[in-house]
Amino acid sequence: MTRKKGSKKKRIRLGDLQLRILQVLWNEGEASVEAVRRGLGPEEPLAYTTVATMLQKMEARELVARRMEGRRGLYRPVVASSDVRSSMVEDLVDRVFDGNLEQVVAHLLTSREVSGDELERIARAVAERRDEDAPSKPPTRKAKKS
Amino acid sequence: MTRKKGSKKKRIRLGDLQLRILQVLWNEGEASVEAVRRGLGPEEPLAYTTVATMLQKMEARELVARRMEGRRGLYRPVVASSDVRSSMVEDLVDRVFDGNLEQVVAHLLTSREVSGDELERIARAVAERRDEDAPSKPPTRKAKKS
DNA sequence: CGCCATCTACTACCTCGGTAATACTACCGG
DNA sequence: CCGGTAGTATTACCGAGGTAGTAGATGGCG
Repeated sequence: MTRKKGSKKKRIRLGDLQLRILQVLWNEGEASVEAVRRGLGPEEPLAYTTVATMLQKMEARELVARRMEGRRGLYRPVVASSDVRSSMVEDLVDRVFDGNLEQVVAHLLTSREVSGDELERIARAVAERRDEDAPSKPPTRKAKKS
Repeated sequence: MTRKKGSKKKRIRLGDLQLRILQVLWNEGEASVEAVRRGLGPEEPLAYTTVATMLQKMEARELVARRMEGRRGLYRPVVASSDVRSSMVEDLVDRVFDGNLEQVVAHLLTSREVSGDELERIARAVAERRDEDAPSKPPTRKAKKS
């Protein structure tokens, strides 16, 4: 049912458990309820049914898909980790920083422990990105995505 | 004072409305329910009581404080915007990126429209931060915190 | 063959954010 | 003095995330 999924980029907002479940699924590729449950870690394991219920809800929301193998269901992620990440990052940037990218980065850098190493890599990433953009694009204000 | 990070700040997770209310309060300093309501913007204004209720809930959670002036209550933010921002950023970084700073930045840079201008400023911010830390710290690989 | 282990389905319930109606109260202008 | 207005308090309700119990189906094995 439903529409042609594809470029419909709607914001995904996930709770803790849903996120952790997706992480397991992104790692394993496909997993049974039990496997997901174990993948969630040994600390205070959730009830089997809790995981099962959550997976059902997530299937309904089309975050994961299920394939039956015999009487056992195997779940598979439908959303890509990068999409979820983008979604949640954008959400935060908009909600908390009113879309201001640099403020976010500034915050990241000042409010958290950052090793020199990390700083290096971050600097490099920024530089790379800049080199990518700079030659072809004059520094015009806020161009729509090309 | 920058390093004064030791305080036991618990993660603050706020919904949309709560965040918007706090933003108004951070701007105005102290505001009545009506003022907050207006500060929320003219688009589809919320019912007075909605804002009042939310403020009450937020007072209960000690996100804001109330001072009575006559029979009118004036609300004031108790949490600092920087704390909320840190909180929510850290939350995201941990939840979604497993604490990996550079991945966040990388994501920020690739998944969003970033003007060359912004890129510049970001680069500068990173550089500054690096200069701040560098003198005292050898560029040895620093295992990621935690 | 019959019973237990395993799975899925269904249902319930709690908390929180959000939204608001209703009810009560105090003040102010005529 | 009295009613409207502005303010607070109380209560309700919805949806989503999360947690789990119970019921029902089924497959394996002694």
